[in-house]
Amino acid sequence: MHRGRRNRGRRANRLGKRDAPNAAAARLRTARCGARADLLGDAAPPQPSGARPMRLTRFFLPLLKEQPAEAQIASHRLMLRAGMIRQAASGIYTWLPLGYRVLRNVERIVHEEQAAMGANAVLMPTIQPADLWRESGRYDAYGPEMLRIRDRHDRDMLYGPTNEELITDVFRGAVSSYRDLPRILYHIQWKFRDEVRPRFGVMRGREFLMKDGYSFDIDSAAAIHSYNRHLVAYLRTFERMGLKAVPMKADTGPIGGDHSHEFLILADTGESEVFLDSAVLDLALGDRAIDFDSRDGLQAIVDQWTKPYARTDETHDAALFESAVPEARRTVRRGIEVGHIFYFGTKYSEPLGARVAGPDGAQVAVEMGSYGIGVSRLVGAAIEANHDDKGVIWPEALTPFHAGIVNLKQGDAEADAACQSIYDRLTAAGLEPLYDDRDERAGTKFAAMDLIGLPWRVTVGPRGLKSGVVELTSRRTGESQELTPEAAVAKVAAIYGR
RNA sequence: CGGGGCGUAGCGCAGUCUGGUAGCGCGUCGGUUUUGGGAACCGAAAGCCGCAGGUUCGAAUCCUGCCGCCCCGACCA
Repeated sequence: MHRGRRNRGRRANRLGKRDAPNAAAARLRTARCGARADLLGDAAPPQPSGARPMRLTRFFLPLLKEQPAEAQIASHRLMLRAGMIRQAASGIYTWLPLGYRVLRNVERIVHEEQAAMGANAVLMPTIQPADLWRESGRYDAYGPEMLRIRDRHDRDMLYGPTNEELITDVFRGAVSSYRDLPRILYHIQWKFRDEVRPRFGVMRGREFLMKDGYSFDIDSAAAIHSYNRHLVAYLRTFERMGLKAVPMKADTGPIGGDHSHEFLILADTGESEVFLDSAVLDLALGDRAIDFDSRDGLQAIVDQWTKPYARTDETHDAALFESAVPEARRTVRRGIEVGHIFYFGTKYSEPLGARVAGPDGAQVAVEMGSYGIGVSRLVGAAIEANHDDKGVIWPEALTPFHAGIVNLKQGDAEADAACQSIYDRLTAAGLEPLYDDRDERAGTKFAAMDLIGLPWRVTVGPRGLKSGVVELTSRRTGESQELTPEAAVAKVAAIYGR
């Protein structure tokens, strides 16, 4: 636990440094986010910087003071209490504004890292024709987890639990030569699996948002390079989110080989027991430059991360664990699976006839892999790994707002003006503050901020303003410092590399 | 799918055993006093008591059926 905390702190620093020189990318991200918020009709007017600040008096944030009866684990409880989600049916949720902002952050980071690794974003439909699944043989194999639908013409349809068939269909119709390889296609789309017993809120819902990607290569060596691209891209993705996700050897089933890994975030409420060499927890990519086109370079990183023992109970080998890991580093914890990568060869390309002509003119089935990230699940997992008894503690990369501004005396001319000024300056810096401008007591505002977990809070009151200072408080450590309003803004901007 | 539990105001719950027309706390609204960590007092609004049928003079309460939600297990991730 203590180690985890320290690591998170160090990682936040590293990421801050890495982001700083990357101002162009940061602006691009902000701009894209802003443009999208416009379409989605957020209340605040667009700012020149593209940032979307918010006043609490205009924000739909239904907080619950009491514990919802149906929620058992911290993330589910806190997501309901913090007004992030609301259940529509068992395992199906509406994402309210606060939760939706976090979900969008997760999505954004996934998109950016997929692009950096060379994947192409697409968007496949949620509803799929059953015939495609009959072709792969999975229509009958999938069982009652698959939601089957019939349209008005009595055609069998289904709400997709995954997309291998569709993507292979797209691919086989468009690609016929080895010259068109490799390709990596992915999308982020809602899936539905009719779980017998949904639970733990978005951690195990029936409807869930998932990034699933598919690689197409001419031979096994090329396919393993694609696999390695994903493994490293996933390391970057989770690290950027401020999360410690460990790749663990996964079961490859009948296909065999070493090329399947699950990424697990360590948390006491995790669904799997995990066994690992604590050395893997000290690894970090940091701001290392990565050439995704270098086979040897990627393989070296993959080796470094997959060499230490790390397995779930499914693949755990007690004898090997004891012989390979020094006793002091043997760690047994629980983990939440947030990613899964899999090289499966010609399992789908063969039956679906996805073939290309090789250099020698012979038709060969393409070598494929599939790669998933549980986008909506990550929101819950991030909370499981980052909360205390007062509420959520967002990593900077995922937080729905960069900082909260608490006006301790709403209506006081000086306090109001100081808050407005801080709000404007943070916004001008490209950040998105949440200003609690409600006419509420201090305690109520503090409790709300603690619950929703913004990592930084600027507290403004007449008492401090008399001596020209406001208070900047870290949600994670609880440490406060008194600064001039200008210095507080500068400090928050620096934390976010702005 | 097997076992268990629960549906009563926005949230958390009592009332059901023993039938007599609905209550508490929080929240909400109005007022007064407060105001640097979920304030105090006064007043108010808000319920097809999950749905349908039955028994009864009378049903939140008893009976039958259905629906929904939660927990344990199996499953899945």
